[in-house]
Amino acid sequence: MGRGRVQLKRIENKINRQVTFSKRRSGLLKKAHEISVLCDAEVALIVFSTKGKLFEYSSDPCMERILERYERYSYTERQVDANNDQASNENWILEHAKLKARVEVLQRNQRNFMGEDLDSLSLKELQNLEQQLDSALKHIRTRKNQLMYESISGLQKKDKALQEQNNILAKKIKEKEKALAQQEQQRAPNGVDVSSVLVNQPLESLNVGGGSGDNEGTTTQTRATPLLPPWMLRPINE
Amino acid sequence: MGRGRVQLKRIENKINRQVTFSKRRSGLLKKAHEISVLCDAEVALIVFSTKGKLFEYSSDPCMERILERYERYSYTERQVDANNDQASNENWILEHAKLKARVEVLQRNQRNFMGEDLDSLSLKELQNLEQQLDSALKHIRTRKNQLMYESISGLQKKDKALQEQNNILAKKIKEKEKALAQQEQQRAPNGVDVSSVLVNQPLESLNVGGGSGDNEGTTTQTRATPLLPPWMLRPINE
DNA sequence: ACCTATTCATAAAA
DNA sequence: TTTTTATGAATAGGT
Repeated sequence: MGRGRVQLKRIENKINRQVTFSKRRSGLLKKAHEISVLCDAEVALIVFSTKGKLFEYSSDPCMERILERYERYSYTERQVDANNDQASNENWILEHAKLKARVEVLQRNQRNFMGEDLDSLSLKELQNLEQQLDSALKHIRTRKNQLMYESISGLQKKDKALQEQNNILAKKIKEKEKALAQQEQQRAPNGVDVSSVLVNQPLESLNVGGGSGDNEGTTTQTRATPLLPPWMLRPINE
Repeated sequence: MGRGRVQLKRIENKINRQVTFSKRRSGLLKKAHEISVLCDAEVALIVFSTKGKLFEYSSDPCMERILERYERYSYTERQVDANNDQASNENWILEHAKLKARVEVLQRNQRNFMGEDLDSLSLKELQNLEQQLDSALKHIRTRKNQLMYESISGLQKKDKALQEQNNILAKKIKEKEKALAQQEQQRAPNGVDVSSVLVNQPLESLNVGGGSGDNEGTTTQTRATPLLPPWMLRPINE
């Protein structure tokens, strides 16, 4: 080619390399085009320069078509991958459908458990459902009563402790009153009577505060009296 | 090129075309390799012959790398597609997770409805559940009783119809007996008595056959007597 | 597949 | 970059 032979190695001179690239690139594209026309071949040529610029030739109006043909032709490996992907996808679709079906069954069950949509059930299914709910109710009431009993005995304990504390406090107050009375008898009388305030405060807090959480509805029934409320008298497993 | 110029058009002579293809193809591959080495470029060359045979050159050990670089470089369109795919995939994953969560909630509910796993419920939740089940049981029993009543009245109707039929048949048989007796009195006596067979058959089938499906347990109670069974005497909405 | 006359491609210089 | 020019490379057609 031209003046002097050329060794097949990277051209170190940057300018020369760039010039050669430009010339040879156009030559290559031209020859690619020629062979595609002369020999009725399908050609795809992609060239990236050192700097990353793209040059391409495609005998087809659409380069992708040729590249896809290439993929199809050369890499069975890729096809296998694609197949696996597809398979796992399909498995997923299947699992998704299963989940959906499961949700529907569960929803239907739930409605039945709530006494809805009963028209589609047969007599036998209704009987089973009734039995199931009956037994469930027993469990639930047992558990409820257990919780309530625990709550009550807790409250009773606290009640007792507070009453004792109350008594102690009352005693102390009486003693203080005595001491004060004695002092006042010794000196001049002093206008403020503290005793009523001190006695009333702890008595109030005994029934209002001190609850530990989930006691709605029960606190009103468990006053200071250490008696069981009327609903505790029913048999536990009614 | 060689002896005589060449027009840039498809070579019609098959042999010539094949030869030219072979020569130019190797030339093209060679030049592709040269430019990649001399100019430090990345080159991908794909050639399909007319017959569909593939020839390729890649400056990289892996052709796919260059093709991927090409896809990245040239087609943003594809990237958008890929992004969409990924997005829809992620949506799918999300929906899948939601479905799974829903299944778990429903399963937990179902267990609660069956009186299981009650330890995690608060007193208030237990009360709600109890109320729910109580009301559900009422609905279920109402529906069950309705079904049973329908079944019973249906059976009673059938019962009545069959008994009437029976009576009619019995009458007919009596008439036949009379006729036979008269004939036998006129001629010689004949040994076989058909009447008992004819009378017993329809009476048997009255209680055994004729049922229309879901009547287990009730058929035994609804014999031929048109009385209500004992469990019908309880209030409907117990 | 090889030969060879010719045309082409292109390195170096401008 | 493109053009010019001198030269080697590519190759059409024949063998």
